[in-house]
Amino acid sequence: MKQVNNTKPKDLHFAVLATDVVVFTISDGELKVLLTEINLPPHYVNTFGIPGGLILPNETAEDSVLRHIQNKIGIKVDYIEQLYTFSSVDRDPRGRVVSVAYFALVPGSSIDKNTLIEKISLRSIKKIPQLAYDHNQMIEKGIERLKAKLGYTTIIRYLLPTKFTLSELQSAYEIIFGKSYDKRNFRKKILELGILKNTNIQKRDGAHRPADLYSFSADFNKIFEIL
Amino acid sequence: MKQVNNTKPKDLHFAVLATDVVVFTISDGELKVLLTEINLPPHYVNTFGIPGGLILPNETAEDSVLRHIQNKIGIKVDYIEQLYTFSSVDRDPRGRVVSVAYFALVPGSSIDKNTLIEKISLRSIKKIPQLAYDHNQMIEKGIERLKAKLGYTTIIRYLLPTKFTLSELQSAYEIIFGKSYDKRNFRKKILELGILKNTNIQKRDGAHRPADLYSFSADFNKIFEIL
DNA sequence: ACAAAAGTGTTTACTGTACACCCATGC
DNA sequence: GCATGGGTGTACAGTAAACACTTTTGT
Repeated sequence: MKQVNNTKPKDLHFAVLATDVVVFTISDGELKVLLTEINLPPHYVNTFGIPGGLILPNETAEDSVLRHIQNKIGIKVDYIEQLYTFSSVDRDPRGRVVSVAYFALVPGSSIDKNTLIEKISLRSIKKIPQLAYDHNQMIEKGIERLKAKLGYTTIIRYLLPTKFTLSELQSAYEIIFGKSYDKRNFRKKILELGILKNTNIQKRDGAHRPADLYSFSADFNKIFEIL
Repeated sequence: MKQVNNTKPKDLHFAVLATDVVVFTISDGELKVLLTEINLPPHYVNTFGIPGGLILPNETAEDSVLRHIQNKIGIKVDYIEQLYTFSSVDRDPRGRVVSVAYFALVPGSSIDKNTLIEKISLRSIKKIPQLAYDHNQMIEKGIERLKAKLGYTTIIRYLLPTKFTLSELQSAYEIIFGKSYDKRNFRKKILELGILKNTNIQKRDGAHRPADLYSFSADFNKIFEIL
């Protein structure tokens, strides 16, 4: 197992560990990913990538990713889960780095365009450029996982504000799955699941009838068929 | 990102990397996991754990896990996928070891009780003892993932011989999900999916009508609702 | 002939889907 | 008063679930 056998222990400490995070949010009617600028000549100049950083000796991978999110993005993530560990020998041109990738969800409203740190931007998943390292793969994995989990959990809640209208909820599903649902059927189904409660507060935002605001009724992420 | 900043590079090579694998198989009407004996005084004496070992400098995590399966178990696995990376600071009493856990599926028939290496045994998932390290957690994660994936893929094929009867297939689902299905409904549904083909070979194994042998009709793991 | 597992259809209940109009508001 | 998005019900189709007997074999 983890016996050091005949190999010298120092030879086994060949890798640096890192974490990277695919942060998803919905804004302007699109599913977006948070990118940072990467400038590491000679390997990467004027390139983009997802945020990340090293794991320190006294940290778990999760500690590390939360620290980097806090330090580099400065936002609070509501949901994070481990995605996949990338260990290709040459994935980092500077040396062996094994990276544990995470995926995180934040409501669109929590990333204010005006207060975003300059080097951080949101990019529609339909227009992701060639990124540094294997970050395109990480985003791919993240999208896959997000779509799969939306089908049997209620994690979409973390892409929405605490109070939201049924149209906003429907729109979130439509944006991510890229198709539209019938309004009446959608409402019937989602309400029958019993996971929403009507806050009895109304949202007025235009020349039309106000919408009821709902919230998810339990903290846990209920697991069953959604759509 | 992966900049080494002010920290001395050697401080960042604090961890040893390892892989561990949860190997599932079905035998004697039960879902079982492959365990090995672990004897590493003073930390673990006469303990069990799942197979695993170190990642070497020129290997990816997947290379490593395949090598350990080959060397320590000596069987060919038909299906393997990455499960989760465990990075608790104190998960190994001897020092910092970060382990990438995998889960693998093998047909019951491929693990012959008589040729099993002495230190390897199959244990029903209902009777897993306290294991070394965080191996109980790994098995938990594996069971969770296995059940989830059976619902929308055809990976159950890797727990069965290439040719199998519909009763064997049904029984495999029943063992894993711990419930029974109606024979007529099961057959109707599974045949309508169009993923099986009748080999027109019959299996005779007792004082009863012979059963048709089926095989999966495509190599890929079709994704949709199964049961 | 009998025990043991294989194989086969129909009816009923439920769930998903298609579809169109009135409501409350701001301007 | 009109444009805008919010809110509501019903009929039909398709899928899931319940249910029992005949077939083929080995001994």
